[in-house]
Amino acid sequence: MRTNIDSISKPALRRMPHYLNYLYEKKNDGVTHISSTVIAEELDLNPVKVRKDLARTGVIGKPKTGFDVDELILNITELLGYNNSHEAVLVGAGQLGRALLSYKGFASYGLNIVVAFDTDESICNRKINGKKVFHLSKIKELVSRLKLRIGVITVPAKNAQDICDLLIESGVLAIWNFAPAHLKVPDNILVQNENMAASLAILSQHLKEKR
Amino acid sequence: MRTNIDSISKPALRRMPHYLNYLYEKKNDGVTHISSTVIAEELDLNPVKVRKDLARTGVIGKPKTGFDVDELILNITELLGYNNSHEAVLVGAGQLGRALLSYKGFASYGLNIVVAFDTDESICNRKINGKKVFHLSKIKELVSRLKLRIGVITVPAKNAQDICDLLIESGVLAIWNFAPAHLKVPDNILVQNENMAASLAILSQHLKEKR
DNA sequence: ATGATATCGATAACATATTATCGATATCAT
DNA sequence: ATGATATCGATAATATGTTATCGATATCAT
Repeated sequence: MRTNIDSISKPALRRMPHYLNYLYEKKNDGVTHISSTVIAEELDLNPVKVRKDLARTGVIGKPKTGFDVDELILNITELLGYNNSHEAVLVGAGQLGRALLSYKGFASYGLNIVVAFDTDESICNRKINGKKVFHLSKIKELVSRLKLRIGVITVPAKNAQDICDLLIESGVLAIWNFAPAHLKVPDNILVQNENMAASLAILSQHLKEKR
Repeated sequence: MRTNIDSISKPALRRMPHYLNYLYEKKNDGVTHISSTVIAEELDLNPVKVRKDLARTGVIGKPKTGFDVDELILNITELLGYNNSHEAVLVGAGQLGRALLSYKGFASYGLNIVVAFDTDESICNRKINGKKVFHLSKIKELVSRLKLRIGVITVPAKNAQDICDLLIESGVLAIWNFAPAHLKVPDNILVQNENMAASLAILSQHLKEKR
């Protein structure tokens, strides 16, 4: 793992959207300045951790007053790349795929799924939430022409690797994988697994401990 | 954090479903024994880490032969609680909620969403994938009667906290939260956030580094 | 003005998770 | 049988992430 001077740890990065949500709420309530102590308390985090995370955004806080809310929002948004929107392709327009296609919320996260693919003819050539579903055979041509860099996989596990390979061939650099399968990819490609089974494992463990 | 003798670290726990998937694949290919080295290589993990994780399942491997695949599958399944199925309630039968209701895969993870709630009258009293959708007003009565312990939240962020409180009042002990909101809960309740924004943050960061 | 206090940012201590090392053992080939 | 090798399990070293401590500073009340 390359240790970049500018790199931020994954845990910290994952916390950023939390902060952002929270800050938007606060801004909505008319709050203009907020201290790490308060944030920590309300988000169940350690205040020092919050300060470290916020320091990473480049915003500097003032003793006794805290951090400027607007400034934090601005910088975190920038840090997370929510400004420069990424266009993405989705493969697998089943239940989950359609749900993701229909979700309007991604826009504010800088993600814009612009096109989808499926092998099922009965789904193809329709529009879902304004996004057209094409037959899988067209994927390479379209994705490379549109220069899409993010691929979302919502196909059954057994097809996931093939789709993954196809996406990479088409020029995709980062893959958001919802299939319960391990994907083999070259070093320069990132796979982010949306790991529902893993989350369930933790839930289940908790219940086991309660009993 | 209580350090139980029997406790397993969260990262390790999250890897377990991965192993399980992988082992099922291998079993399907007719493999009966497998070494930590091979697993590590194919799943891009460190072999020592794999050994540690597998040790945690209670299975003991044999030098030169590796671990018994069936035994691993059995023990991991047990560890993850996939045998004793948990019944769950879902609140918010929008796009995402319906997708989760329709997903057959949860059964094999020991999760069974048995009932759903929504405030939208036009959705209520219908069945989705055999699961009935009731009006939210019925939630307390039904959930406590059915003794459901897991709640799945798929409502808009602004309603999430209220729903969360309702679920806890109804006896739910663990919450799987898909809403982009921070939920305040008592100490004994677990919230597992399915954090799409966080995943996107990591994707986006990767693309930024590529540029 | 002055002192009390909330808060910051930096550094140090600690905890947890990952990776490296190494002796022991089961299998295989000779 | 014997030696070579793959693999295990245990322990040690390292890396990463979190939490505690502390001096410095801006604001507020007197």
